[in-house]
Amino acid sequence: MESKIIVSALAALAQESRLAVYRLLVQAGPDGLAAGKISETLGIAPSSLSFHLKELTHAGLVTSRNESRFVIYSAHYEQMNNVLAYLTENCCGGNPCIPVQFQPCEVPNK
Amino acid sequence: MESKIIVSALAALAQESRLAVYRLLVQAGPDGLAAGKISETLGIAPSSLSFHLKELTHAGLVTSRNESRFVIYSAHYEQMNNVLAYLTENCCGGNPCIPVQFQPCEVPNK
DNA sequence: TCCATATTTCAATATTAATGGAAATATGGA
DNA sequence: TCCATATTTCCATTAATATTGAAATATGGA
Repeated sequence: MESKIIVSALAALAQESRLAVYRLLVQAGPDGLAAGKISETLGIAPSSLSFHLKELTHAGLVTSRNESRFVIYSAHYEQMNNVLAYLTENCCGGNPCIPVQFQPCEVPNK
Repeated sequence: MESKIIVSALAALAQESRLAVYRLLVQAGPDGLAAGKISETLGIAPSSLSFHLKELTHAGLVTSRNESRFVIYSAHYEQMNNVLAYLTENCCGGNPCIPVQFQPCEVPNK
């Protein structure tokens, strides 16, 4: 059931706080941001943010890495591309006519 | 609050039945499909489908038109483009570097 | 080691959403 | 007009999600 993970990704973004977090991480790029910095920037309580970051992570939209005492979160573009591909799949009877892509600026289209 | 309508669009898609409906309408293209045909194709009870179609309509993702006794639903691509634009906004500090677009095949990129 | 910082987990509450059957509404054909 | 078809509305039940404070866990510096 591929649709399950797609639904979870869409559900993860379908919430004010998480949408703001995701956009912030898209803007931050591959360097990412520490959880505390996100909490501070967006004014979301740490425990609440932790819950939302887990949702985004489980949906595959963000990844995290440990750096000293910090946990750095960053956007995971591949998953967004999976979502877009799923939405456009079989458009016009199977011939994908609209290449929709979502990539970090640091990795321009080749 | 632009985020409100974006969240509602994402929430509309973040549900198995509605995601299936939306994809079916993307595949159907501008001609669209009657509510009954959607119900039959996807095996969703009419009352349930009506509820979901309303959600998709309120989110701006689909539109409907009356044709005789039928109500024909079709995907409204502009709203999907709004969602994609919102997600990529300010990526890399304000310079949109990734033109992401979602269009019906009948209206190719010019 | 001990403490401050960073983040997550837990628990309780409140809100919102999904479902299908029955009834209501609307349209077109006999 | 009357009936069959097409869709929506209403209702009741069931389930899932968001929130915050307090406690737990983990890491690094003094």
